[in-house]
Amino acid sequence: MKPTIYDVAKEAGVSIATVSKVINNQQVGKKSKEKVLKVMKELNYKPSILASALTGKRTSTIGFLLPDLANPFVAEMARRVEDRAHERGFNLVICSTDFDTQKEAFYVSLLKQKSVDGFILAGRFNNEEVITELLEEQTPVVLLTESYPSLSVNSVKVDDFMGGYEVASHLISLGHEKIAVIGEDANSSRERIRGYKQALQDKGLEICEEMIVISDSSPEDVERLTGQLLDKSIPPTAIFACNDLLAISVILAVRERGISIPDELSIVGFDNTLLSRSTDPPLTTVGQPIQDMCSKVVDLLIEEIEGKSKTKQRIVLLPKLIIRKSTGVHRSKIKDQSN
Amino acid sequence: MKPTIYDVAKEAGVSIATVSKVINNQQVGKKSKEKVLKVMKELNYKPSILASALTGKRTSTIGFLLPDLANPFVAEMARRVEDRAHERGFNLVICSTDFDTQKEAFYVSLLKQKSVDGFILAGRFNNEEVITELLEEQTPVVLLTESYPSLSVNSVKVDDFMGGYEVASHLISLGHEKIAVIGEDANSSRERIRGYKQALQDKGLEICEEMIVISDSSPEDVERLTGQLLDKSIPPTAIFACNDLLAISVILAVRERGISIPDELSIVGFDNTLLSRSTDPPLTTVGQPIQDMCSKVVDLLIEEIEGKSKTKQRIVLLPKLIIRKSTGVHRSKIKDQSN
DNA sequence: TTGAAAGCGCTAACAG
DNA sequence: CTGTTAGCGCTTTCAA
Repeated sequence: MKPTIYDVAKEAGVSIATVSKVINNQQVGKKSKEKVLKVMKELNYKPSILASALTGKRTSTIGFLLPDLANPFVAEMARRVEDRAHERGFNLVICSTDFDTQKEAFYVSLLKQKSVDGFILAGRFNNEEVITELLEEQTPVVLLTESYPSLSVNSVKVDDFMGGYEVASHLISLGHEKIAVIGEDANSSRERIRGYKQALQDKGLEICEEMIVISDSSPEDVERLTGQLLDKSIPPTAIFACNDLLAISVILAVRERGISIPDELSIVGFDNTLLSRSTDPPLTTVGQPIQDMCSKVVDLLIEEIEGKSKTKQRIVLLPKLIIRKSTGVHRSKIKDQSN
Repeated sequence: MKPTIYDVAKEAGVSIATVSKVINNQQVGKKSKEKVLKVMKELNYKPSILASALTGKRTSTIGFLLPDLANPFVAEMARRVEDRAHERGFNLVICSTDFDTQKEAFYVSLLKQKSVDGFILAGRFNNEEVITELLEEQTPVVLLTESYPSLSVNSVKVDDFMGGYEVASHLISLGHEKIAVIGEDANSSRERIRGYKQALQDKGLEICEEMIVISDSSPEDVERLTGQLLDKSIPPTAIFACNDLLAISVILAVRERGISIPDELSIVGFDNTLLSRSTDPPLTTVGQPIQDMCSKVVDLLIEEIEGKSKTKQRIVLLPKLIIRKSTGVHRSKIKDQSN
C-alpha cells in the first residue's frame, strides 16, 4: 500500500541501506542520491517515524500534561508551547490531568509506552512520585509555571513572589489598607501570597490572616468566599485574586451585590489572559511573559532530549503589573481628599 | 534498559508468543498467564506501542487539527474531544493551523508519518486537496464544526442556519428592524447569515446588504467595522456577531463610544463560551452542544478507524439561544410605549 | 561508495 | 495450550 523503503530501493536500483542514507543525508554517491531522491518524490514516499523510532531514533513528540486545556490561560500556554515545539520539529500530545494523581500517573505511563521523547508538566503536578520516577530513569522533563523546590528538575516560571509583591504595593499606593486575597492550593498562589505579605510588612501594614482565603477554584466557591469577605465587620477595600479566572468570579459576585468597581472595591487578577481585557471594568492584572516562558521550556526540554544539557536549571522570568480600570482609590479616600 | 517482551518471557520461563498472548489477552493456560502477569508487574513491563503498531496495530492516537488552540472556544472543544478520546483509549496530538494551507498540508503529512489512526479537522479547513487525498487513501477523517458540502466526508456540526435564524427572530421580537451582522470568512458564518436573512424575510423585514460585513477576525478589524456600522446615517439598533470573540470586540468598540448596551444597542454572540458570561452586560448568545458534538466526532472517527462505519454521516445538532443581558428593547421603542 | 545482514520490540500464522 | 519463526519498516555495523 504505502511505499516503504524497499519500494524505493527497488525502483531506484539500490539497496535499502543506500536509501536510508539519503534519508538521513549521510555520504552517498551523487548519482545514487539523485536517483533515490527522484524515486522518493515519484512514489511520494515518507519514511515511517514509527519504524525509525523503533531502531532508537526519537519520535519527535513531546508529552504535554496540563491541568485543564479548557482554561484559557492554559490554552494560551499550550499554543505557545506548540508553536515553539513546531519550530524545533516536535509535536505535542496534550493531556488534561485535572490535578488528579491517577490521571497524572496514567498519562505519563501511557505516553512512555508511546515513546514520547520527553515531558512538559504545566501547573501544579500532584504526583511527586511520578516526577521522581521520571527523574530516576532520566526521562527528560521540564516543569512549567510551577516548581518543586525539593526536586532537582528543570523548570520555567514567573517570579510569583514578585508578582504578589507588586500587586500589593500597587494597591497600597492607592491607599488601600484592608486587602483580601483569594488563592488556590498551589505553590504559585502561595508564592504570590508570600509576596503580598512581604509588601504589607514592608509598608508597615498589618497582615490579617482571615483576609487570606484559599478556594477550590470553582466559581461557586469563589463567590461564596467573596461573600464571606465582604460580609466582615470591616470588609476589604481591595481583593487580590491569584489568577484572572478567580478574579472574574469575584467580579461576578461583587456585581451581584451592586458594589461598584473600583469606587467601592478594587480587584486585581493575575496572568493577563484574554479575559482580563474584556471584563468590565478591564482588569488590573499581572502579565506573565507567556511566549518567553513557553519558548524556554521547549528549548530546555529539547536540550535535555538531545543530551546537551549539562546541569538542571530553574529559570525564573519577571512578571509585569498591568494597571487597568479595576483598581483605584477607594471612595472614602476620595472624600478625605476633597475635604 | 527498559524491559522488553523477551525479558518477561525469559523471566517467566515461557516464549514471547505466550507473553504476547497474555498482553492481548488471548487464550493462555491459567498457570502461564499468572506467572507472566506476575513477572510483568515485577519488571514493571509496559509493551511498546511503537513496536506493536509497526506490526499493524493501531497507535491509538488521533491527529487533531484546529485553527488556533489559544481561542477559548476552540480550546474548550479540544478539551471535550480529549475527554472522549481518553474514554475510548486514544490520545490527541494537537496542531494549530492558523487557516494556513501550508501548515494544514504539512501537519497532515507529518502525522501520517507518525501513523496516527485518523484525523479530526476542526473549523474551516482551507486545503481541500488534502482532505480529498485523505479520503482517497481511506484515512479516517471527521470534520468538526464545519462541513464540505461537496465532499463525502463525515462531519459533526451545529445547525448554523437555525442559530442565525433564532438570533434574528429574537432580535426582531424585541422590536429591532435594523440589525447588522459581523461575520467571518467561513461556511459557518455564511450559514448563520443565511439563517438571519431568512428570519428577516419571514418577518417581512427588508434585508440590507450593507448591514452585513465580513471581518478578518482581528479585534482591530472588528472595531473598525463596528465603527463604520455605527456611523451610518441610519445606524443599526442591534448587532449580531457571528461568534463570541467577535462580539467582545464589538462590545469594546461600542463601550468606547459611550453607547449603552442594550438600551441603545443590542448585541448577540455565538458559541456560548466562558467569555460570554463575564462580559458586561453578560452576552446573549447561541449555545452549541459542545460536549455532545465532541463526543460524536470522536465516536464517529473511531467507528471509521475500527472499520465499523458503513456510510458517511453528516451529523447536525441543534443550537440553543441563550438570552442574557446584552439584548433588549431599544430605548426609542420604550419611549414609544410610554407615549 | 555501496550492500548484506542483524536487530529494534512486537504480532501472527503455523506447527507441535 | 505453547513455541518457532517470519515479518513490520527502518538503522547501522561491517565487509566488499
